[in-house]
Amino acid sequence: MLDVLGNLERTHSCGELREQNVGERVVLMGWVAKKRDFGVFTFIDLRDREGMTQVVVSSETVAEAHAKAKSIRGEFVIAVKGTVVSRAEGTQNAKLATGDIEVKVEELLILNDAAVPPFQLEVAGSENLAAEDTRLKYRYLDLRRPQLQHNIRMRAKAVKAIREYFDGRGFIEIETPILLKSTPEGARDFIVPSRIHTGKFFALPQSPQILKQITMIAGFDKYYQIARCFRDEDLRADRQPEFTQLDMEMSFVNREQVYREMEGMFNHVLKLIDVDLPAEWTRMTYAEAMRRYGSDKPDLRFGMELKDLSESLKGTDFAPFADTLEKSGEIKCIVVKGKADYSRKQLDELQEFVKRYGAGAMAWIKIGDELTSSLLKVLGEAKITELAAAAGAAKGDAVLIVAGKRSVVAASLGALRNEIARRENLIDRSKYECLIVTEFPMFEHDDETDTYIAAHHPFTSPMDEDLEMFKTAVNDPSQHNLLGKVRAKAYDAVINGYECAGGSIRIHQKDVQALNFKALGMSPESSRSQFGFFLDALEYGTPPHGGFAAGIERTCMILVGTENIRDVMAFPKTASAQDLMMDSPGVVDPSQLDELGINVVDE
RNA sequence: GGAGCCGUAGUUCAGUUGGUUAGAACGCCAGCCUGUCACGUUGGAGGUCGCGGGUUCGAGCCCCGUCGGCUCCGCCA
Repeated sequence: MLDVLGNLERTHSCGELREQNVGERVVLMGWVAKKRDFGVFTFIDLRDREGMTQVVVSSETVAEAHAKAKSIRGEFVIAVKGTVVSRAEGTQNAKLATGDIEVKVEELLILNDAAVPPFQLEVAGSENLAAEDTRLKYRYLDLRRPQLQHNIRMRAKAVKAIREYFDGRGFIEIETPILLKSTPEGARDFIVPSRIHTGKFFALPQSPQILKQITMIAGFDKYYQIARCFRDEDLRADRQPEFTQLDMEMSFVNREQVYREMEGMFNHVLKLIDVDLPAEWTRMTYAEAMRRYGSDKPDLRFGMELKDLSESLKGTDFAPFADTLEKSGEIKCIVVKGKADYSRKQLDELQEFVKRYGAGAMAWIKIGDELTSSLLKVLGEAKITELAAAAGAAKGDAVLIVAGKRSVVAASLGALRNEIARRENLIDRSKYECLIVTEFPMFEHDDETDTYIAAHHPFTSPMDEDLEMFKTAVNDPSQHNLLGKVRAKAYDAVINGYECAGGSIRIHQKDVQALNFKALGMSPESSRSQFGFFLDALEYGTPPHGGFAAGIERTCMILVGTENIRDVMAFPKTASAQDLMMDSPGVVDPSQLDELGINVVDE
């Protein structure tokens, strides 16, 4: 028989009692984390969100409570009334914040029993943790673990800090609709059928992009929102179909003014974990980031920059390299310090790794006691020595070389750089390295359709310096591929190799916007049918404006030091976009479909 | 859409060349135990080896398919 709570009130949490509370009569409530039964007395570790306290029930002093304690098990919900007592010398527990005291129980109430948990919440190491699918099915149990409690609370603090920051800077929080209209660009939309307008659909926002620009046109000057976003694309370790963004926009500003807000916001948030970021972050152009790191979001916590070997290999008759150079590709490398002892097997693994990014092969040079290289036979020892010198490698180092299309070389060596840093433990986990990557390209070439698509989104402003080139590229068909050279006023904030925020200065003049739609191959008619309301809005006095959006989850991942986005979301989905606890998505009642005029066709 | 790794007791794992009764630890159940905090101790219960098919005298192990989890590529303006 369970006890009733009645009028009993907690006096303290399970994490706060200390030596100075000794002698106080207290009431604690929580979950039984562990029970240790010694026959005549029983220890219980009582847990709540604030921590753990040991309570003792003795059969000699409180026979009734002790009898009840016999029947409890892990995750039972209990209340104890008792006195805080100091623990005898030698019986304190240094691992517990409350370990100098314990509560001597006078009365014990079993507020609820609990089934035996499907997995153990308290395990020695993370490697003994139950498989993630089991924990996702019983998410409410997994969330009881102190680590996840901490993560979710850190997320709440981060969101609060963000609101503090923007509120303090005069920004106005404005909510935008979740039900809006599908637009064809970008990610796949999640769509929602309309009952009232049978056959028509709303779309969930991929981001509030257009609406936040309209808040600028509407004269709010500084807008922000903690906005839920939805993208029906495949998941990754750092990507979920629904996620949360800090979305902000401001009027009458240049790029530097937006950078200041990005810096200011992240600097404020990182204080939560006592990290002081520089007031002004490093700026690096996209071109430089790609050249030096092979990535538009380089992790600057370690070096190992990419080195170009193309110059040294000019005129080589080794066919793969000669072909690459002829097709204006690149031959680049990274130097791995002290890894001349890489085994053949390890090098093969690394080659397999870069092949995932489209590299045809990975050549290597090892400067051990002897100079060895996969290229020794084809290039000769003199050339290999020259290459090693050009790469800046010293005795004891390994040089890993990839040749091919520029984009492939960057992707594969950029990824290899991160992979080696991870494998060789080159990353100082106490470091936080941030930068702003600037001047992203305006367009990306789509090889499949041989067209240019917006690299950021179709409302991004080109760089003033590139405006003439942009006009030429759009208006002169023979100059069309100049589009690939046009730079945008687009930027990303990068912390520790994670893209934490991105944004741009927007186009505020309708003729430039029209030019951009034309560049993207959209006729005036199709742009009007998709964005007509927005083009109308641009007609009525749009201020220059720009902003950014920051990933809340990615920011929280940095705050709690995890590489798994599910660790910072209360109710995440699996890699196949299912919720194992609710078992969603699920089928709906046929009557619901009838009402919406929807037929489900079997595959 | 593609690739890799994984799937054995409630949980984490082991399981030899394919061999007869599938093990360990934790958890669970029943005892014992006056200072534990990974308590100790005695005993016990607990298995559709993800699922389906195949090869074989015989399959946890080999083969094919399939489902699920994780990670990556494509995708994510």
